Amino acid sequence: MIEVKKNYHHGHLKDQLLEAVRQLVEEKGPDSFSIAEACRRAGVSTAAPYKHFKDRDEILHGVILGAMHRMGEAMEAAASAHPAQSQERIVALGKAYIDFARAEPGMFALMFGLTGGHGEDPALTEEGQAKFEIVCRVVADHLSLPPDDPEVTARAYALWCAVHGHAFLVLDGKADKTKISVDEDGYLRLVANAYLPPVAGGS
Amino acid sequence: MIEVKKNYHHGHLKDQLLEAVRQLVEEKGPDSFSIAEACRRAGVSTAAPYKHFKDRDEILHGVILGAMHRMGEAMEAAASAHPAQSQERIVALGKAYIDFARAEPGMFALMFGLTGGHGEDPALTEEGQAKFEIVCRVVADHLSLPPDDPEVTARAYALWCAVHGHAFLVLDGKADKTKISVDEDGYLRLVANAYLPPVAGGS
DNA sequence: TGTACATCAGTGAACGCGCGTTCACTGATGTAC
DNA sequence: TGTACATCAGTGAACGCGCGTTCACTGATGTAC
Repeated sequence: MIEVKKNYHHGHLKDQLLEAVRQLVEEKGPDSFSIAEACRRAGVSTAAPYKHFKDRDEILHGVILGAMHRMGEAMEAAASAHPAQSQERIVALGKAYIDFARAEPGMFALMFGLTGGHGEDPALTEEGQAKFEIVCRVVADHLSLPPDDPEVTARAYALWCAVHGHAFLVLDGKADKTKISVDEDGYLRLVANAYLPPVAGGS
Repeated sequence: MIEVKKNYHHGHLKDQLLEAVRQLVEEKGPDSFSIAEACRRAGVSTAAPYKHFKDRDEILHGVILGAMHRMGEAMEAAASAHPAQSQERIVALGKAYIDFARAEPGMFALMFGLTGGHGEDPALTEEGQAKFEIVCRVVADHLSLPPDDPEVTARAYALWCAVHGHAFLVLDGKADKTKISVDEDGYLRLVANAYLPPVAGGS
């Protein structure tokens, strides 16, 4: 929860505003939050944000950027928790992605939901690319190839798609509605096996 | 383009309204269209829709349902254009899905973008399920197994995710931005091969 | 250490905007006799 | 075939709403002397 400010000078308004928006995105959905409400929640007038941000979009970008950072950290953590070339590492990486989507479905939708909410901010593009590079690095490790080898990027891309698609179907509830109650671990192993068969000598 | 009505009684307002909304979704994006504007475009007062629909949501559902139909038809057509158990059939099915997403990115986002725009309309859920069943049928054909065999649903699901994920990344422009200029046909064949290796005796 | 002042982060009132929805209405259509 | 009337699909004006953004302002902070 957000602590309501007591002083005239708020102190951490910028951060608290981003956090308030993040919360609202989750509570009201990526369609129905408003900056005005975030202000109320931060205990501040609706004019206050403009001391820190150019406009609504700039706030939104900040929030999305934060989410991308969190996601990246989760992915890095998952990758480094397992030995290179192990199937578990691949599975854990995918699981980190999906777990993030489950933990922050609103933000996930904002990041990838095609709502155009983020437009063409180059900082966001770069951040997104960095996520893909994490996957590439792991795959390169797995195959003992350089990260920019086409074989690596092709498989990394396939992996990303598999996990990305699953994340969307899960959040949409499609995965439930289609009566296929998906065994997620099983699915991830299937994917890992399909695109990155166990390496001789690997775990 | 929409023909503006001339008579007091419009005649096909219901259809024209749905079509106008569909157009606006593509033009303005799934976030920024409005029923009011659709009315203007259909040459009708903003009160007119309420003679045909309960509220904004019901209109939206109608539009989404239409898109799902179109998508289903494209998938059916693709599947029946190629012999069973052929890799081309799998690839064509995926391509139909992605082509739809490319042709109607706004509607695709609305259908799957997690914006909660469609809520819990059972008709939509059912339509969505029907799409999955198309995939299942094709996969069942491919493996010569009954459509509800767990092996079938698992692979159909994996296929769906692979294609769904790719569609999203393409529409997001992520596929371009990540410098991996994906060879789509190559990707689809990779997927088909991974999950549904060529059948002995199949083409 | 105390005072003057520039800077900065907040206020709160106001703005215009477009939206979805309602209401009492009216013009056209089609059916019964 | 002609007329009376119920039904239906439109009108257009009005509503309240919440939003993003602006403006002149003011209270607190920190720095220079």
